[in-house]
Amino acid sequence: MKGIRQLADRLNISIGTVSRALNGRPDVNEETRRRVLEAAAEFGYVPNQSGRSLRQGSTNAIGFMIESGNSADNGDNFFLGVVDGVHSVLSRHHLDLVVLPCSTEEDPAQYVQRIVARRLVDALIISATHRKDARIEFLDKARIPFIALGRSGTKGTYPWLDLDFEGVANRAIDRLVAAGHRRIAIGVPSNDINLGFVFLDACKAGLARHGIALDPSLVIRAASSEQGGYQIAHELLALPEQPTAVVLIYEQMAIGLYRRINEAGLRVGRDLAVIGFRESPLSRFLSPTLTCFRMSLRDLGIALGESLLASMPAYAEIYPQGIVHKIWPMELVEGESDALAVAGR
Amino acid sequence: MKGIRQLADRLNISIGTVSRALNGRPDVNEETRRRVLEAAAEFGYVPNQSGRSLRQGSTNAIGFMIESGNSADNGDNFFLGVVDGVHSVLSRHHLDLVVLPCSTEEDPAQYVQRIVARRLVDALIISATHRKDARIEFLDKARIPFIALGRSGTKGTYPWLDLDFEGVANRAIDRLVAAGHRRIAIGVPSNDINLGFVFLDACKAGLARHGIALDPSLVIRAASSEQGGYQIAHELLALPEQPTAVVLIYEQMAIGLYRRINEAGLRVGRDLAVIGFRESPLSRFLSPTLTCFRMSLRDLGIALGESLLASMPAYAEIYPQGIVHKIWPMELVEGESDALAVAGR
DNA sequence: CGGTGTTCCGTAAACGTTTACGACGCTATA
DNA sequence: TATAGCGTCGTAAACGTTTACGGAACACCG
Repeated sequence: MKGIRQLADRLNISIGTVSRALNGRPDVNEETRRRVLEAAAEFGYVPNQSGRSLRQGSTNAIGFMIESGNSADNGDNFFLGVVDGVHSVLSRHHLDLVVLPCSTEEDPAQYVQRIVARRLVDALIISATHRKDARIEFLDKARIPFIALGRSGTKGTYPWLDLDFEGVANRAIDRLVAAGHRRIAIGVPSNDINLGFVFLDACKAGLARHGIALDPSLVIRAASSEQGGYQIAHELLALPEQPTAVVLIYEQMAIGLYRRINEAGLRVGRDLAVIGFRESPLSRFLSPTLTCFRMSLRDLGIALGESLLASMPAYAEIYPQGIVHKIWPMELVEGESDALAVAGR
Repeated sequence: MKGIRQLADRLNISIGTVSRALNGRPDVNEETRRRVLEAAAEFGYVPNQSGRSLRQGSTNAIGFMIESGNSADNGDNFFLGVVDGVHSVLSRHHLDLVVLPCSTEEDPAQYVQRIVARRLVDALIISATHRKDARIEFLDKARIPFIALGRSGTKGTYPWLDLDFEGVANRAIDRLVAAGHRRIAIGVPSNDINLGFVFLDACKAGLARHGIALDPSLVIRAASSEQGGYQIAHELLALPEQPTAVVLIYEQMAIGLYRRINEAGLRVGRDLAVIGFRESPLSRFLSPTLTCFRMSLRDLGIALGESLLASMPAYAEIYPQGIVHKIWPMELVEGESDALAVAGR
């Protein structure tokens, strides 16, 4: 209907010139360019993306693959916050952001392959990286620019951004040890999301610095949900020698854990110290309020977007950092759930 | 690299036959089709979406436009839940879902125009409809299939899905009136999102059924955030004749409202009855727990996706409902924030 | 055996862009 | 004046599909 052809006819010039004018090519008279831009605005012409993509082999779109399905129901707004930041970076460069939800039923690696083969996007952001992540192997081999939100055990030269699990683990452990705790349990996810292993290792290292060896029976694997937290508390209570403190990787776990502790007639912060990982809107409404760690999701998204662009040859001169491996810092939010009163025991 | 050309050469047949075989056309020998499908799978061939879109003028993608930026920071997981449901419907029909975040700085109508002109998607889901929504006018006129999540004052024959504001308002008002309340305040958004007006009208009608006229000074407009809730409480406390109950359109408002009420030395549920709108993970952790209304975000998303497809000619035989206007029911969740004890006053 | 229909496949023209290439007119220089 | 260079523009070929059209091969029927 409204193609470059019609616009060119209307101006009595060739489509080549129109295209050059619109794309800011130097070999076009400035007066002509002005006329073209004016007519395009008035005519409401916007280049058809399919034609454009077909010709130049790139789509001007970046994909952000998120796992939908499991996280939505427990109030996890993590992705939406990050998406916002990424979007703000990309829009500066006239890039579209398309969020690609991958349902839990579908194999993430196959999904990525399909997306790439169809040339839906020029580059990808993947999240929820696994210990061994087939998506990374594929993208690395196919030479598709991408960045991982979350480290992975899969080796390669790809860029990634990850949360400061080491920093969080160290501060959490230091805090608990300083309060006199020795038997500290760790609640990690039961699937093979990589962050669980990273965090567990970091906690181990944190304990080791204080000369404490982590008792394997104190590592509880559970679903990253309220139910998972309930289960963690349940298993801990059943232990012959109970811990005095627990560190949880997902804040949603805290809800169920609190509930189970209450059911046992005990109280978090008095009978069991709890430290959560990421702050959520809930943290300060739990009773007692949850000690956890804070970050700006939007800023994380911005860093993520910029780091991805930095790894793309086409943006090398704007973001000259190249391949980036970045650890995102988090800030302690003191709550009452690990009150020092516990130390006395 | 891996085009239909290469696949055809490899099989020693023409690209036309390959295309027909892959697209399930009847005029191809079944044995040939089998060979093609097999070779495509082995070769890893997937049709290039740009070429395909260009040729047939449609992209096999549905856009879901969400407003990012403001809602992300207060734990609103509304969109992610809905996206999940929509995605599950679309993937059944081999349609891609692309989430298009529109930053608050950008004009939503212009954003929609750009997306449509570039032919990025075949159809659109728009949300956060305004009283007078330029996007709807544009899409209706341009004859782009779309569905609105939320009614709008803008007339037209477009399909929409909306929450049951009338049902919620009636039940909330009935409950409060039954408990003896007469001065009932309403907290609505200060922008021109249409749901604010719909909800306010519904509350007015609900009150009218009990012979109560809504005092205009009891309608407080504020931001849909914790700060907005704080402001609502602040303004209510400053009123010469204070209300005994308040109904809030956004659950995030409850947080700030609780805070301001506490600061005044009063207590929600005793000195002021509060009913929220949509249940959030927070609702049951507020103290007192918030009375509000529940729904399944995923099911809402499924209905949304199916209703959109029903309005698209290409899917008329699968979803024969046609243009749908649907009200999504919500279920009361009793909390303590509107405890009947308030009635005594 | 001619005619008609069916089944299957190849050919080539689109779809809307971008861009390499060459052409044209003009100016400056030798 | 001839020539080179520069600025500007038109021409046409791609990009990877889908699909209308026609043709070949074959079967069937009168």
